[in-house]
Amino acid sequence: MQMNGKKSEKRPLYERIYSIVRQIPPGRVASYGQIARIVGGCTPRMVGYAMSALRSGSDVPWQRVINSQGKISVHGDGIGTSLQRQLLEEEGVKFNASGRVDWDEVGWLV
DNA sequence: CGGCTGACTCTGG
DNA sequence: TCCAGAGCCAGCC
Repeated sequence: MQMNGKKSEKRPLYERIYSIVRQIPPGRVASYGQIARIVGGCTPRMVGYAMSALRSGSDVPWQRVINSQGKISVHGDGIGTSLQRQLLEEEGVKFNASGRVDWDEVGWLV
């Protein structure tokens, strides 16, 4: 496979971010900063903006992407937030009383 | 081509 | 531990 090149940079930054999120295994979560670091050359905000452009119906598990605090950010009316938390719990992700998750349990690449 | 929007992170108090 | 302000860039109309 001629995939180990850097042709990824040929794709839009957004699509590149989606590729990273798709690599997140079930029961695991990653932070925006982590994704941005992996993509390289992009800021955590770019990741968040890319997620907002996704919405539901995408092949990207945006639900596994949370902020560095281990919490879920509030989007739009907050409906997506509740959905995200529910989806993560369905995968086995546990939330703290403060609504945070333990990176030691569900941290991706940890 | 110009302007607007947006799901973050960091630091200080 | 919680709150507030500032910095940042790409995509879309």
